[in-house]
Amino acid sequence: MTDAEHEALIADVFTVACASRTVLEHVTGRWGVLALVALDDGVFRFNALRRRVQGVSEKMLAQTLQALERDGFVHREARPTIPPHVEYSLTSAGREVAQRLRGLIEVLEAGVPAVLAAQARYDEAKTASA
Amino acid sequence: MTDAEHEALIADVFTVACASRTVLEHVTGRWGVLALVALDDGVFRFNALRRRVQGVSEKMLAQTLQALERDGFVHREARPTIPPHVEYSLTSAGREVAQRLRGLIEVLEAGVPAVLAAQARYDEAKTASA
DNA sequence: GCATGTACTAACTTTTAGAAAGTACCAACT
DNA sequence: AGTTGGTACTTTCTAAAAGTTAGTACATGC
Repeated sequence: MTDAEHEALIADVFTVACASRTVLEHVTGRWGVLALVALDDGVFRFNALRRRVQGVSEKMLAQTLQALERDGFVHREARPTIPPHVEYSLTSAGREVAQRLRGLIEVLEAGVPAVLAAQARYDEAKTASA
Repeated sequence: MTDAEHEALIADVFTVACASRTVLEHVTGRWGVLALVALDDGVFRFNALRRRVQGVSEKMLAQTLQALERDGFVHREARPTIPPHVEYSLTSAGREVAQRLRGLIEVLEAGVPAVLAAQARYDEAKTASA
């Protein structure tokens, strides 16, 4: 085992070269969160998922799904038909993570009015002092 | 109320222009997560936080903290002394979010060995087929 | 036969993140 | 007296990431 490999096993997100940080970035990345939470609702095909996660480009969705599949959170099942038919779903690890993300999002969505109010206060204080 | 403002109040992260998505990006952004979880351990000064969150640049930490302060998750207390003395801490809203993030990170850190194994399997399957 | 849908990939452009240096001031050391 | 170091940032510039657009290789419906 090399030093780098050994370092990677000490799971501490605050450490620069830790593997957990890479995983965290895949999971909490802009599209990672949305893809995982969307897939928590069931099995989706590529374009159905793209319609669900509004605003994601084809490139980014493909990239995000590939990273999550490689990390073992997403299962990709392709039928070699023409036109291609690919189904994406969550693995058990993916479901565990997705449920935590869903909880986070619920808290955040409930807090949106408070955030909007906080932003208004902050901006007003800024413009008043400037 | 404009249409855009009304849209922003319908809290649904899957919608493009939703305010909750902006908040989600601040909270789950690369440095947002780490800053919030670090601050969940107590009060930190700017450079202490920077040492804690390894790899963050001064610019990004300042930017991240400003966004989180504006959203009402972080409290900034500055004493107008020279040299400047600024203390960052979490608000109650920030603590709620930070605790959920901490839970997520614990799951992710525990899953690191499984992720590494999944990545190895994925890469092997790829190189075998290529 | 031409548009549409499938699941992508590749090239190109724009946006964002990161690295490095600057700011303004003081305290201690040389 | 001048250099070094520390505070909390901001500014500038470059490198990396994200987004946009077009292309692939078919098949089905109009």
